[in-house]
Amino acid sequence: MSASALNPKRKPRISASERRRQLIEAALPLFAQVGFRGVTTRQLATTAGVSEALLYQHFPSKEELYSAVQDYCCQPREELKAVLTSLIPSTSTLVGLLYFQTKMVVDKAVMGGGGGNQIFPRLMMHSVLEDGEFARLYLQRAVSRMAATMQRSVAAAKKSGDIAVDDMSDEMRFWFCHHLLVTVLMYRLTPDPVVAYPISEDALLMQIVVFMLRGLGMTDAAMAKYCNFDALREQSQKWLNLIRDYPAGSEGNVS
Amino acid sequence: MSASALNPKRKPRISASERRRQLIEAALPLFAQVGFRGVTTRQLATTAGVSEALLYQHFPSKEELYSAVQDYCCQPREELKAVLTSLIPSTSTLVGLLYFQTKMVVDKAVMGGGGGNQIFPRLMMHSVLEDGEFARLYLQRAVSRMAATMQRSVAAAKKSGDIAVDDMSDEMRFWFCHHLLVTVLMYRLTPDPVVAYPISEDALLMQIVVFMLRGLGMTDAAMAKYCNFDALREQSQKWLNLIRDYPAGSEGNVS
DNA sequence: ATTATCTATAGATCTATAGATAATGC
DNA sequence: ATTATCTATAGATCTATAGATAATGC
Repeated sequence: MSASALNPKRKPRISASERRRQLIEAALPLFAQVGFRGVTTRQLATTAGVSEALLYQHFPSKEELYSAVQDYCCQPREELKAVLTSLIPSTSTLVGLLYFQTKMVVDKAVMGGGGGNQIFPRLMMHSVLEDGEFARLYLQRAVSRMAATMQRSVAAAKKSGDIAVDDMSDEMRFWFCHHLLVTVLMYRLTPDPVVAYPISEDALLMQIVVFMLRGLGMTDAAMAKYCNFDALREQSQKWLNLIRDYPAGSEGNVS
Repeated sequence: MSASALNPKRKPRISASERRRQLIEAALPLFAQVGFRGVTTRQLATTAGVSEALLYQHFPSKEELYSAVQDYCCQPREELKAVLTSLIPSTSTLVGLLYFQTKMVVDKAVMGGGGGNQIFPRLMMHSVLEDGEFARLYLQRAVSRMAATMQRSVAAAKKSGDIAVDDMSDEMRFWFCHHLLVTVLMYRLTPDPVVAYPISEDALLMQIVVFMLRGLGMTDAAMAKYCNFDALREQSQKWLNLIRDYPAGSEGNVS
């Protein structure tokens, strides 16, 4: 047993930067759940296991803590980069990426949130209802690399004739797919989903992918060739493992 | 000059039901803007031009007022029904409806909000961040008729061969189009848009429609035939006028 | 000596109510 | 006589700080 367990008055004393990070990580799910105004400084302190006074030692105000939390969430995710840069732009990659993203959404496993509690999308929505500052920054930091990778694959698919139409920029194509997924995610954020789809989650996943590929202008022939959902599921799982096993390197840069 | 203008202490006295409606309508934009916790009862009272005490005469608590506001927003809109029921299911109607909805979104003129302040989508988002109760109800009441009409037109388009694929229910097709539009709307709710699209609003409108039609499985031939954007713009404006000129009949049923 | 932490509390709101007053309708 | 409305305020939070105390590192 540790000293603090024997003497309940003895509180763990840690360095300022470590405590700061701890406060941010404790605050993150609270702000995500109920927004800035929904949490009290008391709750923030209690959840972090410290006094309110200590909170104000590290952040001059509740708003500053909120900003710090948002900042913290905008750190680019290296593990995703590792997977994304290893991909060769192609029709197959395009289908794989869309499947992967859709699966993450349907499984409510959007990365970085810390396990199914949907922290990132919730923070995004709160931001959109405020000034959108965080939403813009987050899309730039966390989504832009995914966007670039997908756009390269769309270009490759066009070159190989798998996408036959060319009346839309690759960037817009990415956004339309992204937008569709955002609402699917959003509508499933509540205890009861906002929309009760008349199909299974598996069918939902597949139909979203089909709809997106058609929207992108993929030919029927290419879809028949690349929409092998068994293979897609397998590859998707492989990527997930790669991301999960990524060496959890430099995670200490809380500014 | 009225008596109340001469004597500033003399307040206008109106019937309970009228006052109740007035309080709800005053509260609506406030709750939409900053959510339940973002408004104080003082603000609610001041905005409505009454004392806080009077507020509590009509609603036992702030939460009850919030619920009443949400209820009020769920009244089905008769003027939309009038237009929708007059439409004959067809490929042309399908394209027209999608164009119309997309135009409303791009123009930030989503109906029922009272002029560009985006009240409904904001209430929806707040609800999704809470329990989603209102979001579900609103979709049922306000969107389901649009959904049904669109689904009938999708069925007609399939019958006439303009939509060649049949691997997706008409309901899911509607939802995917809807979802895409929801995010476009959401990302443009902030003072600065969340995503800065690299194209004009007009091009955005057209490309969204094209993406949705392709996603639905519309043939290239049908798209060439029905995607006449000049004609679509004109028809869309005609519908808008119909809705605007709809006799503002029974608008008194605040429960 | 310095740094991390706490207890206690000030001061500002915020929700909700008690009790008084003025207008309306019969 | 009834109904609509207000002023004033209680009681509960909520943010933030002052000032004290205990642990750490030199």
